[in-house]
Amino acid sequence: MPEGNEIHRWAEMHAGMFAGRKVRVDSPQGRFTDAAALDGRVLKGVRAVGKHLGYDFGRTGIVHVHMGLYGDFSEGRQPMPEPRGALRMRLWDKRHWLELRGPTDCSLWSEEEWQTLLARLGPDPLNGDEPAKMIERIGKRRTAIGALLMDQSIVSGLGNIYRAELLFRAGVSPFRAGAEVEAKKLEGIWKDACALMPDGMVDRRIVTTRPKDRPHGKGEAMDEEVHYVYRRTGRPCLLCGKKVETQVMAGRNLFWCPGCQAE
DNA sequence: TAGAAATGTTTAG
DNA sequence: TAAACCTTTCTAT
Repeated sequence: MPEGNEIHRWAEMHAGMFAGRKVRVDSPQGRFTDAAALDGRVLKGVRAVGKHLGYDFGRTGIVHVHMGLYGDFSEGRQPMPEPRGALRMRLWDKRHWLELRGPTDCSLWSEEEWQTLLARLGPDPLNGDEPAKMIERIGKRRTAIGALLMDQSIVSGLGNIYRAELLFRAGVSPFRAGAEVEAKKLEGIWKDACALMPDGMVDRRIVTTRPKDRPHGKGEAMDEEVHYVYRRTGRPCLLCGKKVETQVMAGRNLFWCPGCQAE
């Protein structure tokens, strides 16, 4: 499900619910084998970098959570619902509960392991980082910019929706080599990400269209167009009317407008 | 009921 | 480059 914006949102929300509190932890599904070691301990805080979350239990360690494609949280006020489906981890206290399903990873890490993770990630637009390293790394590569934006060691937190939509908004073809994209353009893409990502969600969907570009005025279709190109294959571009195209790049479906993003 | 797809990453070949 | 892995949800038969 998530790209970096939702990861950071979860970190803030879960810290608000549980930071500084003694929490209960279990794993109804049984696959999070370190749950018992954390049960009854104090959650000190929740970290977020790129698409990674870290639930900090101090000397006991850090629960590293990576959502992969399908991972999802649900949370709420007590009473906690009965376990349903494949429930990897639950965390709760007297007031709140949260459930984690389907993550690629949910395991207890040391501080050292967390630092190793930080070392291999590129700058994160949601962590107040500077774009210099991203621009430098992209400038050295012949690889297509559409693939480079998905590489977490170049820039962290972007996923398939943001790669398509940021490139569209910048008017850059995803097929252009990294080295052929001007540094000014890259800086603009970074700034756009910093502006878009913090409050990029409506109804659990990422929204990247500017209000003036959304068709409106008639009935239900209002506000339906939340993306310019993502998953709009064969439909007319909201700006130029040409048909949106799709092709697999970096193992994922890439979407672009051949008019607005000419090579 | 089966199958495909989904905002992702790692490992193998 | 391809396959494997995690799980739910929506569509087609």
